[in-house]
Amino acid sequence: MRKPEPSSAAAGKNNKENNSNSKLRKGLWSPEEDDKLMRYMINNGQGCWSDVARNAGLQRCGKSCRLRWINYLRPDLKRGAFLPQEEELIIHLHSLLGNRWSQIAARLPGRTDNEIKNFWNSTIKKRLKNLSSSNGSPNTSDSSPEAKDHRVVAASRFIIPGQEHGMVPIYMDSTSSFMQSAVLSHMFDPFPALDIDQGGLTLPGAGGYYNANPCITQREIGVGGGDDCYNFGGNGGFGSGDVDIGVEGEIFVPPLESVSIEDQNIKTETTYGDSKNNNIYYNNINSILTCNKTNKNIKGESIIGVGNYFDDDQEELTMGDWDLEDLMKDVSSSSFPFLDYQS
DNA sequence: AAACCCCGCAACCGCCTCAGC
DNA sequence: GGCTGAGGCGGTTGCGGGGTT
Repeated sequence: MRKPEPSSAAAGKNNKENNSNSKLRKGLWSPEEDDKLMRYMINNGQGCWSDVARNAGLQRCGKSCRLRWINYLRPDLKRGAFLPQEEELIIHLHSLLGNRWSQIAARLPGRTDNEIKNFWNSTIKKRLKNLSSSNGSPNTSDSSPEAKDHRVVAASRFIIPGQEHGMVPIYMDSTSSFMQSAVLSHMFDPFPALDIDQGGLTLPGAGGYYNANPCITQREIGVGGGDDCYNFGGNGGFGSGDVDIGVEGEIFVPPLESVSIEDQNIKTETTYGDSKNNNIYYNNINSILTCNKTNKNIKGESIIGVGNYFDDDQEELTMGDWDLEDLMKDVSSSSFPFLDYQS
């Protein structure tokens, strides 16, 4: 937050818009300004933002008005804390898209890129940082908050092939591939319902129908209507395939590991984990990754964050090579079928 | 109660892209 | 093709409030 500057705001060095008008306000928006902008937008709709600023009687630059509208005043904005399902989706999308906050926000109705970016940089980043610090002790205590989240613990135990005998140092950086690797392991969680501190535990079975969070009771949180549920689609126009996370937090998610390693006929030389369970866990992850590899639409960093090593053709791909639309198409159909990214 | 610390988040900054001229 | 203005985006800043000492 910035201190409001009633007048003669110090314009940014290269901000021509600001330089052109020394009386432009900066800093926090007053309720009166919010009201002016809101009224103008409701009556006139969005046009040229500098015109909006001028015609609404706001001594703000157009960019500032745009930001205020998009991040705060927009009527369809969803306020409040992120739901676990939203968090899952953010992590998933970030693992695919990186710091493309606007792209991520576009797939989370009612959330802004700024909000998601802040959420990532504060909450999720911190969580991953914690897991990295707890990484030093192989026998992670299950009493710690992080340990209660088995997915985080799993990520913290992730072993880089060839370094199976030592823990991997995690350097926290929002753009680091290892962070993405960590969340990838989260995202490909083959046992999504095994949250120890969540009441619900319904293993997905073939359908992947799990009780994610039985505590969701916010009636007012729906985007698309007045249902007693959290509505990702519905009237909100987010997509044709509505997904309702009802009062019992139910969400339909097909199992990611629907294709077996054998089916894919993929050789893996990677050794994951240091226990029987971990081997199962990481083999599942590996199978998912390699399965994705077979779909050429999915091109991404290796889960281990040291490149893209696949046994068949040793392709090395980078984020920039992704065909985003194809990618999201694939994501919507495979991982989150309730999301229609075509819209 | 006061001082200090930490963290969330609103808002700004700087850069990029694109359209119009 | 170059210039300019507007919109959009990701990164960064720093205020304010809550928690801790």
